[in-house]
Amino acid sequence: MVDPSALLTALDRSAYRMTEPRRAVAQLIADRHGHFSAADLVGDARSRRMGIGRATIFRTLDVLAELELVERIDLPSGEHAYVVCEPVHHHHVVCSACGRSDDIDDAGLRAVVRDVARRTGYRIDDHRLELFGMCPSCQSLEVPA
Amino acid sequence: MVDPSALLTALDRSAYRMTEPRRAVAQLIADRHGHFSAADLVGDARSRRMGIGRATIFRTLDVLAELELVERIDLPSGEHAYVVCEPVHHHHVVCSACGRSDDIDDAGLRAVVRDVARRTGYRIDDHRLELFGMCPSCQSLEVPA
DNA sequence: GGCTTGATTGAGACTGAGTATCGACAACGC
DNA sequence: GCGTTGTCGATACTCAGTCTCAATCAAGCC
Repeated sequence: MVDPSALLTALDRSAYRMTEPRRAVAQLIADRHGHFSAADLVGDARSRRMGIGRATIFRTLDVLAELELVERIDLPSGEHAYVVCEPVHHHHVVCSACGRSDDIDDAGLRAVVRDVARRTGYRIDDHRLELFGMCPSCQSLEVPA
Repeated sequence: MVDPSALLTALDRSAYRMTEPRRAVAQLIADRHGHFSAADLVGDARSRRMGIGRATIFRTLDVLAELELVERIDLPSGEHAYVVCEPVHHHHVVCSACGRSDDIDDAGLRAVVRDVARRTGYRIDDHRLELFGMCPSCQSLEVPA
């Protein structure tokens, strides 16, 4: 449940064209809670009878990922999913119960990366950190043991 | 290029049966350098005319992953791959050039995870860290700019 | 407002990874 | 050796994601 206008203005500013299907996909994403897969959006579009092609949804996700407005993550199950996020380098904590995801910054990790580089001799160009757990609201809903 | 006997003894000690196809898959994995995909092994098995079914390779990889003898990783491209590793919790640095992968321990990361938990209120149950870069030997082969 | 041009679209064929099913077979404990 | 039961290969299947192509449309230009 995000404001779709952030996606739309960013799209407008980019070299990509602002089209009806893209607006629609932005809306679908904005209406979603937490992470979602391309298949989720395809299902949403179909159930709302929006007449958007499957290929268009994949293409639009590529565009949004290119613009760093959404990021592709890998769930522990191995499935691919997307989360809406700010266009700066960061990582995600994902709630395994409700799918909500929050951004976290790179701060502490930078030291870890430097340390690994020193110890292994690798030159580290890229990294990916994903944290999975339970968000505060899902914790409070948990049945006490 | 690993010694396959580590895989075999671990398999032998487990509740799983030691079968000819599993021995063969262990050998294929041992003959590999760096990370590999299920499709790589299928290709290897075919080119050596080993008569091992595709499904068997997937199943054997599942078994080995279950025993934590191999780990499934996600390459930056989004493809799935496997690396041989020690059966304790740890992470990987993967060389983008040659595919070699080294294990790194959890040490510095634990503090990062704790810190994120404190700041976000999430209870962190699981995490995944993957580092990509260039290993020392590939660096030394690089054409000087 | 119309025109032009090239990006974008939906439909549907296609590819390739991974899974499910099933009858045959083989590992292992007795 | 024998029976149980896990595992096998073949094959059909599902599902994510890509490719192709003719039709359409956004956006800049006049």
